[in-house]
Amino acid sequence: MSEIPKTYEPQAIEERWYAQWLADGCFTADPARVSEQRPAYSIVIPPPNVTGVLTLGHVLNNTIQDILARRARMQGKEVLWLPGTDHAGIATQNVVERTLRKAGEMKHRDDLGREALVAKIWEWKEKYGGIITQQLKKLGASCDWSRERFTMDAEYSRCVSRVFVDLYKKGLIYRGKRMVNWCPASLTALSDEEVEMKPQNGTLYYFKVEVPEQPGIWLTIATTRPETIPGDTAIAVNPKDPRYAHLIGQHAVRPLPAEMPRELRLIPIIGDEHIDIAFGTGVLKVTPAHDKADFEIGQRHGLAGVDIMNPDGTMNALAGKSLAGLDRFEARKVATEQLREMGALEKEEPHQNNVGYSERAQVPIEPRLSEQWFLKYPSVAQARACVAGRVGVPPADAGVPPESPNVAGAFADISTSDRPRETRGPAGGTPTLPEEMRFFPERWAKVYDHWLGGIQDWCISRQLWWGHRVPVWTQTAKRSDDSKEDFRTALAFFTLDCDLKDLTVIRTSDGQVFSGIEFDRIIDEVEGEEFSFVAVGHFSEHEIACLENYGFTQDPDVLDTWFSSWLWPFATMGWPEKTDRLAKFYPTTDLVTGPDIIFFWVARMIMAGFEWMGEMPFRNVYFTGIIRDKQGRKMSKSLGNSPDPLDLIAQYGADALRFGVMRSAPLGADILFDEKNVELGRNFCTKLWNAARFRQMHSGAEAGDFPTEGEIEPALLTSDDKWLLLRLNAAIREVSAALDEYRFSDAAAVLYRFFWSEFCDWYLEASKAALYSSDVPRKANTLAVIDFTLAHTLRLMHPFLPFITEELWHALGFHDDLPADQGGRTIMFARWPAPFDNDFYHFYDLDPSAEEAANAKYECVNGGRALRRDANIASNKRVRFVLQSATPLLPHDTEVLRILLNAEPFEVVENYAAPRGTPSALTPLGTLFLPLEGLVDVAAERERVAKEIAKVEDELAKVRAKLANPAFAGKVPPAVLAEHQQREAAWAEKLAQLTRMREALGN
RNA sequence: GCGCGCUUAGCUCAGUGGUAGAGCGCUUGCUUCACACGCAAGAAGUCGCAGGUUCGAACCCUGCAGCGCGCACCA
Repeated sequence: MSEIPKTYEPQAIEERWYAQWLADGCFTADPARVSEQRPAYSIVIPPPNVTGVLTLGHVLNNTIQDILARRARMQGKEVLWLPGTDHAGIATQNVVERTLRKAGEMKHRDDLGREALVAKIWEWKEKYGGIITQQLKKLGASCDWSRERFTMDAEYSRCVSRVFVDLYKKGLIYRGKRMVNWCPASLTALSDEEVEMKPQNGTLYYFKVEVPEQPGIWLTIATTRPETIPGDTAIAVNPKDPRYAHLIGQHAVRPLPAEMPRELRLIPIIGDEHIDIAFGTGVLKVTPAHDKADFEIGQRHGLAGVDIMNPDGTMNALAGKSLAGLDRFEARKVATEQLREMGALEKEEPHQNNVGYSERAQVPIEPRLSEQWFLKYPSVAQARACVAGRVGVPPADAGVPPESPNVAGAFADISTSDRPRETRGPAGGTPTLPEEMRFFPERWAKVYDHWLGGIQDWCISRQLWWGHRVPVWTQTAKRSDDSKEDFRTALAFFTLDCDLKDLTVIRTSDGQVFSGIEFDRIIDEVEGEEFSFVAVGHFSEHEIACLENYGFTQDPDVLDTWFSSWLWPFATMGWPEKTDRLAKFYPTTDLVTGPDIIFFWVARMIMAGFEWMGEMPFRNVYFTGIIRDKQGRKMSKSLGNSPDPLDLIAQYGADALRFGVMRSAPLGADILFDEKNVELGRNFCTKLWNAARFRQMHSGAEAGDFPTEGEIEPALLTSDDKWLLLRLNAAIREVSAALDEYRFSDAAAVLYRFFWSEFCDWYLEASKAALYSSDVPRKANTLAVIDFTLAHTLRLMHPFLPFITEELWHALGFHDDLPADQGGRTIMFARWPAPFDNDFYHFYDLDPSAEEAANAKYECVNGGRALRRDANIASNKRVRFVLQSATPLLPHDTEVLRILLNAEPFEVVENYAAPRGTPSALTPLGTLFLPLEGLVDVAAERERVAKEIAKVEDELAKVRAKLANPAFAGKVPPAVLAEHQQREAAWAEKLAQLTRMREALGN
């Protein structure tokens, strides 16, 4: 036992222990150690962006993971908590580009070029990319850093390519020219999930167009985007609309561009049932190149699309002289003005609509016709079926992916095959339902299921440079009889030279897929056609050189970041090799993440898990809440309401931050962050520290040199000791149950209540009766009980407060005599406390009557303290108390009462003739008097008693009213009836006593 | 429009049918030999509103209102 310093200084302690844990390899997971006796526990970190710095969201998320991991270790499990970072395509490229521009190293990325910029980003990553992992270490995260991964590691990148090839072979990845969400700021396509709908206060512009076939007839059209008029290729009305049906097949004169000859501005009036008769004027302008719905109308009616915008959101020449070069919003004003000038603008009215914003760049996205790579999601049916608690029935066609509604045949270069997919299951062929995955809170299962039920193909290509480049090389050749032989020869050499591996796929323009060995067949089968060769695979440098030699060029796009993140649970464990790690740690046990990435990441990981591992990736998914400030606003840099967790750690300690955040993080609710909670955590740590110091004060040679964790002698146990042990047992049960159900705030609350209120406020105070006595065996036994409790409590607290518990574990000498791997070296591997068994109960005679006896004593204390307060006696003043009790008290109990009441003396008598007006309280031990020599205020005492009588009468009336109801006695369960009768008797007895007290006080 | 969640003390929240709770804040007293980051005692609530079920409702059911979130979306 080493001496505990007077003040708790977290910083030095935290640094020292973290270094020690690392040096001892405490965080390292070894699959070889996994056995039936030592089950595996695994968790993969949601990889933070490599550019990221620690936020309170990370604190919440990673503290939870650390609690789960640390508890699992204490339960004797082999724990893998796998850390890493995400390359985060757009975010990282943006950050580095901005840095380079600030430093004057480039103005535009083209100044550097692709290779140089990517090299710069790698440099940047090597230099600054580790910040967040260092910060996680400050928090105490017990990740296995030897397994740290990055989503662009060579090994990981091979997984991404492999998966791409596999999906390509399966016909699930295709290239197509389709309407996509285009970000004019980042100059890339985005997935539907990266678009955020925001309500906008805009304007609805009404303008009129002439119908040449009906002289004098004008149609009025309502639009929010007059700047797109030059791109209109039709006017649409509902064929059921009597106002306009007769005009279908005729024409309208598009007003813009104004300088264009009138005959070139004639566009057809078409009929389409999707037109809402009630909206606006019931007439719709159709802009197939700049609106998703209009694009579909265009598809149905064979309309051309006119792209009038540049990728950056400015108008191009096709928009006309007056708009060309203008930004789209500037162009809107100009177009409106033009309409007004030509007298075509009828009115403008305020209009609220929803506009899609690029989630990252925070600018409105532009629907844009563009050629991109798309993925039809794999293993959707399994992913839907495996989550417990979802609502609704699995689709009847389980095993077959839903028909994608969006593949526009005319635009898809490569048609997709809809062959049935194999349903994976355990070997043996018996179809069994997959084990279920559980979501906490369960309601997210419904959100998840709903999304999976309506998903559309995933646009996976991005026009960026930082990321996994699409592993596709293409060569287009115009076939002719002359070149046939040449080409055959060339390909034969190519095949030979390149030694194509199984990762390679050759796909012809008609959608057929061939592997390398079938190469020759392609030529014969596509005779007479224009065709393209596509080589898909993860190629070696030699192979790439070879491909380039033969005129193949690699697709310039990179893949959506999530296209690599969705492989995280297995790509980090050595897949596709059948590694020991995968065998032992997959599926992972728990995933802890925010609900904001349920679609981006969680759902996709589940699909990927089924597709490539044949199994779900997690058994449980815990969704945290979102951290907000105390006004309920989201944390944001611009609001400045986002405290730096590292500042908080420096000020209060990591344990304090962890405990504070956990104490206020109820399952399923958002967290309103208040620094007061961290203070609460800090105060709790201080309390723990001082309680340990209190114990240690009695251990030195002067104090009698009591050894650590002495034997508890059952015969010497007092009611206080037994009460404490029973409360400890309750705490063990409650904390364990709460953690089993991911109720972290409940677990923290139980620890707080038990340690502070029950152990410190009651037990330690009462223990002074024994500790300050000269009865050595009694004192030793009390210290043994304290040690027993502290040793259990520190272990219960360790997942929440890893540093201070480790420090005190050693300072109090609890590691002595324990095997090195069970707490001897570190509390990290000390056994998680189990509730007491029957033998323990019997040996220490822990029947409930012991608890009742202690409670009676504590109620007596409460009564006495209230008397002191009412009599205005300062709490440091010792006063005489007299307890009138029919049965004598044990000397120990008398002493405890004396100490807790700060009484001197504390007398117990059978009959006490109290002077009239002496304040008294009814307690389970008898009537407690506070004799106030000469200071008695009879009137005050009378008032006090009267107040209490009123309260008791009220309670008595309530319970009597219930019992008086004839229906009550007739229908209520006997136990409830008995309980009410007992209650009535108790209140009646109390009332009788109080009434006697009042009579004694006179009037 | 569809779906989900929330509404309990000044604030943040527990409380699954039987005597309304915690932390913070507030009031009062106390530097009493572990701890003032502390100890002790208090004040403070028509449990969102209206119906219903029940002997009994903060709790179950229905409706309404307010707040928040997700999905979809008509120019």
